Amino acid sequence: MQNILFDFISKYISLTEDEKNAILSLDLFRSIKKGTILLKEGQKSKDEYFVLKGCIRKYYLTDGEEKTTAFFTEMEGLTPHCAISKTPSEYYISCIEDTILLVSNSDMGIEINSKFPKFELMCRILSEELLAKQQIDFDEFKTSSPEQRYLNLLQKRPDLIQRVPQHQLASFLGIKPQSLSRLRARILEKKI
Amino acid sequence: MQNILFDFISKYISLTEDEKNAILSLDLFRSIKKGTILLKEGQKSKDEYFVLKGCIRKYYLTDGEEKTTAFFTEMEGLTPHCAISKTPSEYYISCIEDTILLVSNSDMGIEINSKFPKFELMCRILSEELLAKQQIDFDEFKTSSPEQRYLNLLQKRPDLIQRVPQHQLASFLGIKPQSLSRLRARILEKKI
DNA sequence: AAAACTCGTTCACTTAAGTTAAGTAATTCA
DNA sequence: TGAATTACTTAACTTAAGTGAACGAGTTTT
Repeated sequence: MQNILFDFISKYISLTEDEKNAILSLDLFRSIKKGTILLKEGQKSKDEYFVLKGCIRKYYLTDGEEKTTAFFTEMEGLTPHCAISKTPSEYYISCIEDTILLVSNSDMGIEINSKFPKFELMCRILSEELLAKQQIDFDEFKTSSPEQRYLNLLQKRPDLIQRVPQHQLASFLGIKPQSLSRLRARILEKKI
Repeated sequence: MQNILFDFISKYISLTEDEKNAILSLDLFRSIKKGTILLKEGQKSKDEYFVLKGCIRKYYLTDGEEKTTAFFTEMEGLTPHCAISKTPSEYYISCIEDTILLVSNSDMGIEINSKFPKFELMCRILSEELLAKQQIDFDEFKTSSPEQRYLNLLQKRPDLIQRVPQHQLASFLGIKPQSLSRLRARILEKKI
């Protein structure tokens, strides 16, 4: 598991053995059971998550209805808004599979960044990359129809469609579960 | 104009006179005329933009149709995807008003970041903040209807609705100009 | 000044998503 | 194992967005 992490980091910066040990000594690895809720609406948490294996899901609960807006799988990180703004969380985060996470918090972030300035660099690059990727995703979402979004997802993240419940996928695509069912039926009909 | 910049920076880090002079010596300020295209599809530019005054717009051109996905106004920055990924740009950026910009490029970024490590910190904080904000925006977009999005924009960015042409606003809201017209008429009718 | 163009709106029509309800399959739980 | 719950699909109906066309107001071009 540790190797997976260091392989990932090595894409951005090179670490000495000392630095690797410093990271390991922080003891960030967590095994989480499917269904566990990591963050609830209203909570003030400083925790940040990085998925090594499994899948976590971000969702809002409005009028008793869950609205899933994001999934994070292998090698994807999530810094909840509440950890940055220090306000209560507006959303929930839960594990939809048994998951292995890195859980760090902003205080540790500050500590390790001041000890190892390299980290600051990696964090900047990572969040700039993520920001750019996110903007592309947002652009694609805005400029396409639900059907196009589904077909696009089928191309880019076929795994998600397999591992995630349909009703959670639906709100991720910005539609209702019934519409997703219908849309899938429509696509199948076209193919025949 | 310089004071506006330093006031903004002072929210994140404190600068010495030397550092301020180093920034000014880079000569980043640009006055751009309304209608100027800063970046075209297919171009490989390393330029990044920060709006001091005015408004710039990001849009895709598909099948001869412009699809506007973002506006950037005072104190908002845009690092085009092509500047990070070093691939040709998929979109256009143009000024929709006479605009004063800071234009920097990634090479300068590397130079200044290595001279002043403080900058690395500010850039990380800025892009993390922006990422979190962007995620909230994306979530809101996903979980709301075109009408709700319009009403939401009316609350949060009433200036945009004034300063931006309707047909550009429409694609920003993920709909066609005709639908925006109809939607506005519908809202007015409800109020009466 | 007339012609051409752009922009916003409206209309009629088509298509697809939202809503409500019902039914079936699959999973969880007692 | 049987009951309860949850997940997914289908259907009928409603509502809203997409489409193509037309119009007038305001600009720009020639």
